[in-house]
Amino acid sequence: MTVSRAANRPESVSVETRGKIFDAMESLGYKPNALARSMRRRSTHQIGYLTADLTITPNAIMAQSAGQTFAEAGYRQIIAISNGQLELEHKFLEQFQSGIVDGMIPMISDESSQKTVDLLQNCGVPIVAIDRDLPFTVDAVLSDHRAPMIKAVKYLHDIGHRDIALLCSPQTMRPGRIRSAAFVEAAQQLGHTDPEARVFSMPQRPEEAFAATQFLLSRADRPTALIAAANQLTFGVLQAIQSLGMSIPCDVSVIGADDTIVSPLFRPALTMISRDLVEIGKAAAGLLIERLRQPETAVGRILMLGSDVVLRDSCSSPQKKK
Amino acid sequence: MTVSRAANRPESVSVETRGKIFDAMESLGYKPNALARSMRRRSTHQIGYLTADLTITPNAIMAQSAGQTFAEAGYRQIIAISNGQLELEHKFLEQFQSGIVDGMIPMISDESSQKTVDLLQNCGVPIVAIDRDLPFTVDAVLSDHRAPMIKAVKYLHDIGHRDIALLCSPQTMRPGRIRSAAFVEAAQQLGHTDPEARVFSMPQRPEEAFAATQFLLSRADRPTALIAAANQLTFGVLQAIQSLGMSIPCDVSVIGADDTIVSPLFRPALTMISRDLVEIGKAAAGLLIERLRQPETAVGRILMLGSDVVLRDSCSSPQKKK
DNA sequence: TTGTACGCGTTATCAA
DNA sequence: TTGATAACGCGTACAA
Repeated sequence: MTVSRAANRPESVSVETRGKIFDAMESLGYKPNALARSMRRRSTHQIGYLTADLTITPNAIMAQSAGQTFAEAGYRQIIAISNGQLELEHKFLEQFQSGIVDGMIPMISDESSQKTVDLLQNCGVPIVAIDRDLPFTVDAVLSDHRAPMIKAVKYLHDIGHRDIALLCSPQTMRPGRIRSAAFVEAAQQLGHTDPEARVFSMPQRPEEAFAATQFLLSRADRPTALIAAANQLTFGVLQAIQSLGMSIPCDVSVIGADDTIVSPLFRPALTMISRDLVEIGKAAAGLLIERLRQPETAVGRILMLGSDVVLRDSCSSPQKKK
Repeated sequence: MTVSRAANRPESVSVETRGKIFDAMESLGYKPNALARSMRRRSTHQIGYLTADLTITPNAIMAQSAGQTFAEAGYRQIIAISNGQLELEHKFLEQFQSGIVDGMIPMISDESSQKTVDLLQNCGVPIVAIDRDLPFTVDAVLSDHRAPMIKAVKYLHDIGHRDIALLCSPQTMRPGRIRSAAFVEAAQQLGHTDPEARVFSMPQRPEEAFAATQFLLSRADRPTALIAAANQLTFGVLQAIQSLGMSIPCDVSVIGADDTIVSPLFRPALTMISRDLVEIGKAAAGLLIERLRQPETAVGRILMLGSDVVLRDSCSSPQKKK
């Protein structure tokens, strides 16, 4: 009908007819069916966003920021939560392949899964990676995890620490890999003993960090400082230190990661590795929107965003052990 | 084609043909188009979830829990973030009306907006409200905010407080209304002076609570205890108290709301009004799924879930003022 | 057990 | 400027 024209290019319909059409749409409560429209246009204006866990505030910040950017550009965001489970992740990625999304931002939880990689590579829509290394050319927004980790280690070294432990997310994801490599590199350069043995990778859950910290701090040769290189690990470390009746920074210095509103509210206020999470989400969404508008752009654009260490009160010189 | 049959009711296709079809699907990488299927079936298996802000952890917990329940039942969740802006909210609700969702969970941010109410009432799909009162019959999952508020006020009264202030979310939403009413009721019954004058409603942002707390605690006749009846308000209260160089609970007692993993990590550990947010999300999704499966069920099912006060260390008897 | 025809609600194309 | 027709890819109904 002429209705379609009126809705999409009003200027191509006579004022008179247009008026009648709008009146009728109003009185009938007519809404164009988005499905039929998408089918015809071969575009749903939906974006798939896969993440492990939205209750991890930094993840929520990135997702929300991306979602806002998409909304402003006329796209809807579908958030799929994998809970870190590989099978769920595959299920969602397969769903995204059935034509319901125009693009994807997949924050996968295991870069080493061949099936995940295959699903992404053959998904048929543009994707933008956030902080993930994929074995094929993609657009990506990456955080510089190396510089702040080196800075953190140096800072602890400068105030006297020689025995620092790192708790970080799994080696199957970029942040864990880069952060642990940078940690080892920096500690070695500063002459610390066997830093590799002081790296502990674990899923990003407080319980994991709780157990690891209890174990580490119960030993006679316990480290004098802990770096918790993920948001939820930071909470687990704090829990464990409190459960042991130890205090920060007297008994142990702590540096956390992924600063949010609560970090400065802890006593002592937490020194954190911090990055602009809103900017990351926005940048990723921006890259994807650009590509959807100009599909010819060469794939492989990489945006590297900086991050830094915010000094507060959770680190001090190590005390002599009793 | 016979392909459709093979995909949907494999038993109605001969084993031989079925095999050929599956082989072909495999080798061609064929995926049924979800759009066409939805159009034909008149159901997208998508659910719209509207919320104000996912970076508020309690909101994220509810949304995630609902999303998981939906995923298990074969539904996809579309999360729309309104940022508390009425226009955005309307925009999203209108989008949801164009046939892209089979149902909705709209956590609207202003129950008094006639336009919002109209959009919900005429949206054409089942909805389930979470903690919102709507002026028409709907299925809803509600929290009991009255009992825990009364308990909190009594608790503070029992340890000696006679001047308690309440910071709560706006009166245009159920939690703010119920909590402030319960607060006034309890304080009056206990003989406190003019409790209405001690209720402060504000948008759920830390800055708002920060300003209000600074104002309240700078006065000579400052309250001896604060109840922050929303997650982000709690953080603002803590910021303000720290900025004033006061300490909890010596200078002022504090009760927060919507317990999350961080509450016990603060020093002192925070006494909180707490509810099972996972259960809320799950219950809401469950109600909606039930209705989608059995559309004939009478509308107006109400699930009232309890909540409680978790006592920790942020309250003590008020000190004599200097 | 398998194939054919049609319709879901749009929009693109072409003709009037 | 407007109307008619076909097509998007699937599922239903019916025929073969």
